Amino acid sequence: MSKKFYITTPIYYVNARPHIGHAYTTIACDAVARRQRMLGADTFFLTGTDEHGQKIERAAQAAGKTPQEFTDEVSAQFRALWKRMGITNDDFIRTTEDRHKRRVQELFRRLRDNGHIYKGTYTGQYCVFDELYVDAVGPGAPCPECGRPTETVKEENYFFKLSSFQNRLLQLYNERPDFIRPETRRNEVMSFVRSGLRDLSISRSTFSWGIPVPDDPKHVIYVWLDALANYITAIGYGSSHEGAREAFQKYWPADLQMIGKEIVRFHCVYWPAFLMAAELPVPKSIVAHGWLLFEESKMSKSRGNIVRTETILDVLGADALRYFLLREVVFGQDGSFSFDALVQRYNADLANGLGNLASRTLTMITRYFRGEVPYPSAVVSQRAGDGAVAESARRVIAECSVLFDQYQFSRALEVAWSLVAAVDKYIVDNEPWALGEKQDEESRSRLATILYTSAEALRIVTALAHPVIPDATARIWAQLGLGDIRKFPLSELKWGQLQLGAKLGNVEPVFPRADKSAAERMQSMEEQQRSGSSTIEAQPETTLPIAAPTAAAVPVAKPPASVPDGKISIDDFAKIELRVGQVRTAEKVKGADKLLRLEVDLGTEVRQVVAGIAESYAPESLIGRKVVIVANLAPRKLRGLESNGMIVAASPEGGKAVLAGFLEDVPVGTRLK
RNA sequence: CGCGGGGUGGAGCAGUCUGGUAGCUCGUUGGGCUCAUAACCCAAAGGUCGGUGGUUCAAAUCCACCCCCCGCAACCA
Repeated sequence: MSKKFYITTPIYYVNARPHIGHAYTTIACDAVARRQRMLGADTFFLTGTDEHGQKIERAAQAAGKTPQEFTDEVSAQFRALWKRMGITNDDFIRTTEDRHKRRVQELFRRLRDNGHIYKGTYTGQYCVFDELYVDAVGPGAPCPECGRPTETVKEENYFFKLSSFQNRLLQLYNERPDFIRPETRRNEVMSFVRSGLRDLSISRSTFSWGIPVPDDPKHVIYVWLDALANYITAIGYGSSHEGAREAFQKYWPADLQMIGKEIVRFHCVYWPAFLMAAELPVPKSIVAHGWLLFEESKMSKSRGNIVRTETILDVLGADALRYFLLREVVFGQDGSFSFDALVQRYNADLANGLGNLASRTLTMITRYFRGEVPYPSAVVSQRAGDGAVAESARRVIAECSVLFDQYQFSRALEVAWSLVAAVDKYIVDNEPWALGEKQDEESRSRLATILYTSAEALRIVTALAHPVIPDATARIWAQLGLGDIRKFPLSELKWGQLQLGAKLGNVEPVFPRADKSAAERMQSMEEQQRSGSSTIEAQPETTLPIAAPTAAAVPVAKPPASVPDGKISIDDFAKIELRVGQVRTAEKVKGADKLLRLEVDLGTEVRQVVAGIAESYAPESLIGRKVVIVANLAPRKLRGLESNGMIVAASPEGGKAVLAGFLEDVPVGTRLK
């Protein structure tokens, strides 16, 4: 009777096209799922897309599509990418599917019937981007999580009695230290919960793109309740079908729910509380990984440094990306991605390491033994080195398994690859090519032993690496004459199982070496993508100025007939009132490092403007200077002072701001157009 | 006392939870080998593990204090 293993990725929010961060989580889960299958567990691997909420509604609108069209499109991109990357998910759930909607409503009813939901009124600030109510900020204040402006809302809402779960949650964290990993995340969560939990608003009535609350269709269910529920609805919770209910009984609770560190609170506080309220078991383990940084800085759309995975797949293939992410990044911590590092890792470990070992070993077997796995011969021709390889292989199997089961992928791979290095050394030490020339009995038998030992070690690395680099290992496996690697029971892996006399398959390189231009090629492919078109990019968050070195320069929009991707029409531009102003007074804002308070003469009036240029300009140097002002910007309080406009400056990444100005003299108040 | 992440040979990083010869990749220098994908092997140079103090037989690792760097936020309209 086999063990079951249920593993989930987060479901990805479809406001963005898939990028390498999504791929990272999914790849890690896929590696775990593949390993579990090889170990014989009845494995169920779930991923999917999260498609409701105001943000999606607005993004769809901006793209000129219905929410359904919009989400269909993006969800399909995720699905296609996973397919291309060889992700072996058993199901792909969309929160817009009927099965999910019905079952979420069932969950809502259950929470209500169990007395955990009440109706109340909420007035306050809401961040659309984070789908989060924001406490302790006034109207118009930015969201403390993401810095975007919040909106004031007053709603009659359904509330979930989260506050009543504080003690049970703390008890859970205490009794099961492995519930949240790594430990730093657990500590964060515990201190958050200890500081007190407020009831959670779990419905919205200000928009309609969501799952209606049962018996009160004016409200839709809060996206996080909707989204988190996918982990149980996908496997049949709340279904009336017999089979679905059985699947749910069998697979729930999940064995591993992998998430990014930014959604720890939702998964480690709200989610278990919802489950407790529904009288369902909580997952066995929630593991949070870190973020992928791109060459030091956090990937974000506004920086324009998102890396798509397609580029990497095109140039180096899925195995290269999978291996790189799991080997290079210490799981749980932030890691950095760069094309240079990717190519280097690929060449060092995959092409020169495993690939070359397979090539040299199999080539010699082909040449000296007509492509049949040789019989290691009797004790007479044994040397100490042979046993040492076998011994380190045994150690590697044991250590690698332990590390992998602790999700320490990078160390597990490091250990596995130590065997590659050991065999390379073994081969050089034993010079099989020298024996290949000789025909005497002893040389033949010695040669057979060396090549058998090498091939057997190769087989072991290949089996261990298969969950991470499935394609290449399947090919090496076939080249070793072993058939289908997916049928190999990994739990029984041990030294000495290589089939003697087996006929090798066609021997060919599995990881062709990447030349130096590969990194540059990928880089420029990405840059083309960025400047090129995309149907998804026309969203509220990306209509913010793209942070390029030319930042606040006047956008020079060609008057477009249609308005594609990221461009604005002349009418849009006309909405921005740029005027020449002259600085009358300038002084540092007390208590602020970066702010100057300026009084600027616009010809018709003198405005107070607060500008973040104190690090670039001394106040006295600005007096009398002519500057460009965005004159019709909504007022905003900065450090207690009202700012009525924005000074236009070029703001190089990491450098100091440089004010826009004119070489010729221009009258104060002149409009720029 | 704002939150978080860091400081380990030239570069990039692991190791820190659980103390025990400081490890990996790249780079540099010299050598070897020719089975293999310009690959592989050996050797060498290169480290005050940010600092100080403490605990300990023993500290990169545990404790205390301090310094520095990077995000984010406060303060980029």
